[in-house]
Amino acid sequence: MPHNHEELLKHVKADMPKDELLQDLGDLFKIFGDTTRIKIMYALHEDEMCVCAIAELLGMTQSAISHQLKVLKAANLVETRRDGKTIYYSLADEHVKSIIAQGYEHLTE
Amino acid sequence: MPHNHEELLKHVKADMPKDELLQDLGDLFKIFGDTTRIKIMYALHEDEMCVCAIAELLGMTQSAISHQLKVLKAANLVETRRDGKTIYYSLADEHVKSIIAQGYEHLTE
DNA sequence: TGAACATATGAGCAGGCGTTCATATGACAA
DNA sequence: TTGTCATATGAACGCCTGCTCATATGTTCA
Repeated sequence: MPHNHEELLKHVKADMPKDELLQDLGDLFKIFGDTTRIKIMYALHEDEMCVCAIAELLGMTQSAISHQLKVLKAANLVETRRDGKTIYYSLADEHVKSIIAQGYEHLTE
Repeated sequence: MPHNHEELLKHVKADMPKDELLQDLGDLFKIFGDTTRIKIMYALHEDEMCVCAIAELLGMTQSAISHQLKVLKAANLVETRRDGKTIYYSLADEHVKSIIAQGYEHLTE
């Protein structure tokens, strides 16, 4: 017979968060899973920046950057401030920094 | 004229990690960006588990789980131990836990 | 060795995602 | 209001990725 893990499964299952939360976690990290967005977040690490500055920094279209910023904002990872025609983006909280920092450590050890 | 950010860009550019590292960071988080893999890592949070136990826990094919474990292992996120026919998987380091924990906090605040 | 079990692997397909292109919205200045 | 600049949005296309199915590898026991 195939082997048995009833007890273990019962135990682990009890401690698993709900599917919805796990799905949300996956969706959150999916946002970190793109080089362009990582670069944007890294760029905002120290200072707020306007859209066209980010586009110039990354050598990409304003449109592409704007689309990505929308994704980041929808996930509450960045926030905005308007000054005249210009909209400045900055990181919304410290989790962004610490998540990236943890990833960085994992890679460089 | 379009507006100017020479100084800012020079400054930010100087502090940006190399493209290769940023790419690796993206690739790493891409691995966290899938519900199945998140579930696997969460399951291994407390205890090592064999492949078929994980498959049973998640209600998925042994094949699918095995493919995902290969991805996780290639990224040094999990490690293995053999005992007879069975191979037990466990988390490879603490970064996995802290990355997930940071994501969790971001979602639940 | 041969059978049974645990896990790994390869090919193929469907859905998701990031970019581009064209265009729209919104704000300021004249 | 009209023109210009900064940003946002929608549609479409190509690529990537995760699952499935079939099969292979590897281990134990009789």
